[in-house]
Amino acid sequence: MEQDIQHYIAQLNEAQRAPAIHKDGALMVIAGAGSGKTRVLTYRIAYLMSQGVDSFNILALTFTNKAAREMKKRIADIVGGSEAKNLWMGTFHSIFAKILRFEADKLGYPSNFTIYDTQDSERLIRSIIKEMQLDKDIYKYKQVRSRISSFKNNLITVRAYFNNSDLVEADAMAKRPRMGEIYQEYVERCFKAGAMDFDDLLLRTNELLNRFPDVLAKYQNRFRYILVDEYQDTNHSQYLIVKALADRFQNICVVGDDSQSIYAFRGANINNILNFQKDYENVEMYRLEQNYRSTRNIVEAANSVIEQNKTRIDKVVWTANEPGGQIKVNRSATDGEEGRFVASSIFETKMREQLHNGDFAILYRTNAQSRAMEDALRKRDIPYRIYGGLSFYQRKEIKDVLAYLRLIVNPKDEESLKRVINYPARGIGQTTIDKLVVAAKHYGRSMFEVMENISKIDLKINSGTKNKLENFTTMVKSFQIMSEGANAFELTAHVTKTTGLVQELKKDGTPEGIARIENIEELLNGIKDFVEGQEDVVDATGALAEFLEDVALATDMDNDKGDDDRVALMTIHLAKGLEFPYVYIVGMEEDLFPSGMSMNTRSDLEEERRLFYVALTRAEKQAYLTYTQSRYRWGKLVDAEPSRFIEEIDEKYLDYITPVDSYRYKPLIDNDIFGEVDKSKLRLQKPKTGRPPVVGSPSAEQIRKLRKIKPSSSDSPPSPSLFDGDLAPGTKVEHTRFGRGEILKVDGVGADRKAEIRFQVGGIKKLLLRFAKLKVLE
DNA sequence: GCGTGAGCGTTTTTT
DNA sequence: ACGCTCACGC
Repeated sequence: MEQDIQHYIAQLNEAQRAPAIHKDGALMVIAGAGSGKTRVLTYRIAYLMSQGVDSFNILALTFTNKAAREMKKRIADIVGGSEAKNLWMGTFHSIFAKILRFEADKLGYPSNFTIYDTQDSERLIRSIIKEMQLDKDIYKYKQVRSRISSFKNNLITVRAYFNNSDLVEADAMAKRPRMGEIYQEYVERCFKAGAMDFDDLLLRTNELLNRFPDVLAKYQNRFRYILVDEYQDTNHSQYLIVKALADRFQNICVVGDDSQSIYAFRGANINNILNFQKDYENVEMYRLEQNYRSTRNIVEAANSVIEQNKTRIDKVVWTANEPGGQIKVNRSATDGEEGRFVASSIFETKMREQLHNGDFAILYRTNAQSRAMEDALRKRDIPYRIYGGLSFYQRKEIKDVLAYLRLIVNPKDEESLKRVINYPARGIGQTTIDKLVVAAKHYGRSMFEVMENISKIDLKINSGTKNKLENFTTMVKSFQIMSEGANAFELTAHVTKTTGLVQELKKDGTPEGIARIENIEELLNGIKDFVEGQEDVVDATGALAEFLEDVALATDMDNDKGDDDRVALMTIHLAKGLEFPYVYIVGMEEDLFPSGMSMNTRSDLEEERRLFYVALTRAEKQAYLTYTQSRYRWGKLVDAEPSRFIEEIDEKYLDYITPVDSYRYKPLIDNDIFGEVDKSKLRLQKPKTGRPPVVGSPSAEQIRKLRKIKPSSSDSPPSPSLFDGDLAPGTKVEHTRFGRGEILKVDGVGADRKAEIRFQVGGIKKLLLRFAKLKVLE
C-alpha cells in the first residue's frame, strides 16, 4: 500500500501534495474554485490510512452524501474496499443523526426518533400559533420557523432566549412579544413527539457533547483525524461540534473557499473560516490557487467579479489552461424567449461540437425560473433533469405513505399522526383532533397515547367518533405488530392497501391521480431495493427506521444516478461543487440576481456576488449569461434590467451576442395555446338570462370535456354562439400565470361582466366563470 | 361535527 | 397549480 499511495500522491501538484501529506496538527486549505480540493481530501485520507491511521479513527464531513459516497469509493479504489469500510464520512446531519440515535436515551429521546423536515416544522408551528390564538398575519409561520431555526443554529436555547434581553426586546419591537413562548412550546412538542428537526440534529449533538464529558471523550478518542469540506458554509452549531471533537488531538483539517460561502441565510458563518487560525494552535495554511477546470477567460472574468468583495481572504486563482472563448451575453425580450434561446443554443452547440446533453447545465437564482427553461427544452426534445425544487420525497402522496411508516416506527410522532389520522377520510375532523391535542398537553402524553386510552378518559367526543378513533388506533397497532415479523417492503405494501391510500387515488381517476399511484409504486421499489441492500437482516421496524432517516436527510443530488444523458437544471446553490463544460446562467437581472431581498446591506450583496462567482466557475469551456427585458414574476409581466454583475465583469472577457429571436412586441400572453393574444381580440358574449353563464371557450369540444369532469346544474349544453362586440369600455383584462397555469381575469363594467378563466399548457383545465361569457377569437 | 367548494396567497437560496 | 382557510350545508 505504501507503494501505491506514493504513486497516487505523485499525481498531485506541489501545492496539493503538501496538505495531503501533512499528518498531524491543524491545517486549513484555502482552495480556489476548480483547484482540485476533492482530490486533496481523497488522497489525504488515503495517505493517513497508509501511515497506519485506522479508518475507524477518521471522520470526514462533506456537504452532500453523494460527495461522501464518491469520495469513499475513490478511497476504496486506492486503499482497498475493506479498509475504507469503517470510515465515517457523510454530511453533518447524517453523521450526527447516527450518533444521536446511539446516545438518544441520554437526552431523553427514543432511539427511533423521527426527523422533522421543514414542512413538518412549519405545520407544527402553525398549529401552535393557532392554539395560542395569535394573529397569523403577525406571527407568520415561515418567519417564526426561520427565527427559531436561527436561534438553534446559534445555540440559543429557550432558556438562553429568555435570558437575552436583546432578543426578547427585538421580538417585542417586531410586535411579536410571544415569540419565546412559541419557541418553548415548539421545543416541548418536538420532544414529546420524539422528533428532532434539522437544527436539532446539530443542537442536540452539542448538548450531548457538553453535558456528558464521558461521551465527549469517547468521540474525541474515536475521531482522531477530522476533515471538514466546504468549511466556509458551516454554521455556529457545526463549528462548535467540530471544535469540541477536535479539541483533544487537534488533528483537524478544514478545506474551503471563502469566496464560495453562499449559505449565510441558513446560518453559515464566514467567520468560521476567516478565524480558523485563531481557533487552533500552530495552524498550517495551504492555498490551492491553480485552477484546472476552466478556461483562462472564465477564471479571469470570475476573478474580476470577486475582487469587488471587501470581506475575503486574498488569493489569486490562475490557470495554465487555454484562453477559450469570451463569455457570451444574450438579451431576450421575455423569459419565454430566453428559454428558447438557451434551448436552441444547446441544440446547435451539441450538434456542432458532437457533445452530450450532460455537458450542459442551466443555472438560475430561483427555482421558479426553471419553468420557462423546461418548456423550451421539451419543445426541442432535449432531455433534461431538474435538481431540487419539489423532490420525490416531498410529494404529497409520498409524504402520506411515509407518515404512516413514521407512525409505525414512532407512534408519538404528532405531525405524522395528524397527517394521516383522517386521510383517507374516515370521519375524524379538526374538532376531534383539537380535543386530542389539548388532552395530550393536559396529560403530558403524546396524542397517540391519549387515543390508546380514549375509552378511559372523558373528552366529550361522541361515541361514533370514539369508535372511529379506536378503529384507527387498532389499525396502526396491527401495523406495528406486523412490522416485527414482516420485511419493510411487505409491510409498506400492506399499509398502502389497508389504509385505502391507493384506492383513494384510483377513485379520482385523473392523470394526476394515476401519476401519484405510480409514485407510490416507485417508493415501494425504493424500499425493496433498500431492504435487499441491507446486510444484516433486521426486522421491518429497524429497516424502516433506517430507510426513513436516509429519506429525511437525502438531498436531491443524492438520488442522481447519473446514468442517463440529460441537461442539468438547478439553482446555483445546488451547483456548488459541480462542473460542466457548458454553463448557462439565466435571469441575469437586477432584483432577481442579485435578489431583491439581498440588496439591503453590503454583506447581503457580497453573498450574492459570491453566488455569481460560484455560478461562473462551474463552467469548464464556455459560459453564457442571459437576461430578459421583461419577465413573468408573481404571475405578472414586469420590466427587467440587466444585472449589475454583468457590468462588473471586465468587458474584455465578454461577447455581447445578438439575440437569436428578435422580438417585435411585448406579448400580452406568452404561451403556446393561442399564440399571441391581445385585448382587442377578446370579446364579451351577451349574458343570457335565467341560466348560469358559461364560458364560450376556443372549442365546444373542450367545453364538453370540462362538463364531463364537472357537470353543471343546468342540463342544457352551453351555447357556443358568441356576441360580436368588443369589450365594453373600461373593461380591464388582467393576465397572470402561475406554475404551469394561466389565469385571465376580465373585469368589466358592473357585476355582470366579470370572468376568470384558467388555462393549463396543453389545453384548458379549469374554467371559472362568474357573470359573463367570454371568447378568445383567433 | 364533518365534508366540500370557493377564495386567497404564493416566490430567494436548503440540510 | 397548489395548499390552506373560511363559510355553508348535511
